[in-house]
Amino acid sequence: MTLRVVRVRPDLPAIDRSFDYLVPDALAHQISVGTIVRIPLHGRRVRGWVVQDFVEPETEISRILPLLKVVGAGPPPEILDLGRWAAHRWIGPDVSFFGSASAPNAVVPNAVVPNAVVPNAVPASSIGEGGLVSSGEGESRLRVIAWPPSMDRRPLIDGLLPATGSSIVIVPDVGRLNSLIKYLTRAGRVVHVMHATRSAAERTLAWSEARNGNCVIVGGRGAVWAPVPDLAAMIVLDESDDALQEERSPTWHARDVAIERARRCGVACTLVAAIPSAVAVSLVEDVERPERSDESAGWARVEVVDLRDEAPGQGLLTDALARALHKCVDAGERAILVMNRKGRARLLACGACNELARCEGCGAAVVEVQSGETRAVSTDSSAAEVSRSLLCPVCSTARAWLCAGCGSTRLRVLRSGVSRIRDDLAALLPRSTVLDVDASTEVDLAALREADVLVGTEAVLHRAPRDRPVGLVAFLDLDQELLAPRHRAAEQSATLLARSARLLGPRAEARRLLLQTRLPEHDVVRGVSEADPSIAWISETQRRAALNYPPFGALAQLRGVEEAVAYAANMLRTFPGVTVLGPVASGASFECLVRCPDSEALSVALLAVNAGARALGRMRVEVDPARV
DNA sequence: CGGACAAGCTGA
DNA sequence: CAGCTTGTCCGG
Repeated sequence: MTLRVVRVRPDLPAIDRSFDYLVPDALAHQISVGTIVRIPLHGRRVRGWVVQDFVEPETEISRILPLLKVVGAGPPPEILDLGRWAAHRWIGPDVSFFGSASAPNAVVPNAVVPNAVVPNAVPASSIGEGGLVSSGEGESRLRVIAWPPSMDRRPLIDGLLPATGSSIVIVPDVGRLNSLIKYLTRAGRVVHVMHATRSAAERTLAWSEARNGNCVIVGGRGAVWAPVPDLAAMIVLDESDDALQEERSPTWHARDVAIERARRCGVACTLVAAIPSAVAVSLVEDVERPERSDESAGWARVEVVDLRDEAPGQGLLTDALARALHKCVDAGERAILVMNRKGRARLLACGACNELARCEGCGAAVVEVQSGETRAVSTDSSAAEVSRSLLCPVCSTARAWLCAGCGSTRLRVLRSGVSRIRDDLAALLPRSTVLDVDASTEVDLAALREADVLVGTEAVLHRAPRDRPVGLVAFLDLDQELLAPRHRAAEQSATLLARSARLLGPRAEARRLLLQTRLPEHDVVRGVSEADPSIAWISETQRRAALNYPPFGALAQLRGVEEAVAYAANMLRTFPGVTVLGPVASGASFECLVRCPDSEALSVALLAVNAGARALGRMRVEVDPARV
């Protein structure tokens, strides 16, 4: 009898190799490609995934160690392949994707019937091929639907789900999850929720239920990896939402994985968004949308306040805003004010000597300014201090982040941008409760519910409780969003406006989305105020095409120690079609921007230089970076 | 990643 | 030259 040998990929991201192990007879019936096992490696016991079965070992059989145990069931072979595809696309270790595709806790493997086992004929190295890999593939259908924010999308989703087989519905917005689940369950669907907000036990249960097929998987971006054996449809809701992209490297995007998985299975994939992204729009001939009358009814009424017409020195609390606030509060509805000036201090004092930070020239209180770069990677205070300085708003004199009295660098924030507005609002609306909210403050649900007016960064759009109707959403300075120094700024603004419109509900006379801007002719502003999202996506797609930005070209950002980034930059420049900006210093580390007309060529180039650069020091690769 | 082992530095 | 740090290699 020949010994059974499996190839195992250890769960060690720094090792990009697999190793062979003997399968003890006692474990044989539990093992197949994807199974999670424990292996001895270099004197350690580590977790790993079986990536190939019935292997012809490369080393002499006497040196091969046996598996220690079976940990549990893992992703099916086709999902391992999808993970490898993603690892190639976003330049990350395949094991990080295998991890995303596995249950958080152990799941008992299905017993493998011995004569049903077929040695896997498909080589594990079918990655990187541009051609279609999967077998028996039909014509895969990709649809993009522009669905107005306040139009009930549950019937749409239900209609997209086939009667047989399993479907996966990706929902970035957790708040909307429950009503969708209820709706689908009532419609007779078997629904399993795979969402990061659920407990490990619940996620494990959903994962193992998914293996049985014949169900609807609803979840966040992780749900694209659900191990359903009978995928029949893939649906991505709010496809333009940044929450679908992983923030940490590898920066994979659930929309793109969903498209690839559906393509491989030859099933329909539908992308739904209020304002579809340029990526989505570029993938189809036509963006589908509801009848014009339904479309306009699904968008909130918009009032644009042109800040250029406002008296100078008025600040952001304009007359139009004050009127809208009074109207909203008088109607007993909640108002939400969005202002992205988080943490920007308007008034500072020295933490050592308590002296107010004032301009040495004119005596006015100086304000905090942040130098234009992206936020520092590290959150330690030294890195944060480097990017801060002081500016006099009256005479524009700049000064280092120091107390003029004693020279201390410990400056205390007395009043941030948001809290100042909160104070002004409290004066304007003496009988209302005004609360300021940002992503870092802990939520006190009782306080949120009591508040008539919520002020905060965009996080306030997620935090608003649903106990009361929202009568007003106001962007105090929309230009902060529209003109943010990021290539996706317009699209991200559009997503925020769509989310705001959704909070306001269907078009009603009294409810308003109020936009304060100096760019009333901006296509995002026009698209939203005319309830015609195509204005926004057409201009955004044209702009991307003109600048060769994604999806008309591929982008990656490298960040890390100077040696590694400089080496990678120099090597990448030798690849045809690849251009590199930088490297430049950014806080404590260095970064550069890599561009290439073709995403596949970019991946190949990055993979080629990755190992060499990492040998020289820390370096992070972000493919399709959301910022910059 | 992390253990093993080799080469480099220091101090009595 | 022991004892310790720092660096490089490699895993079945």
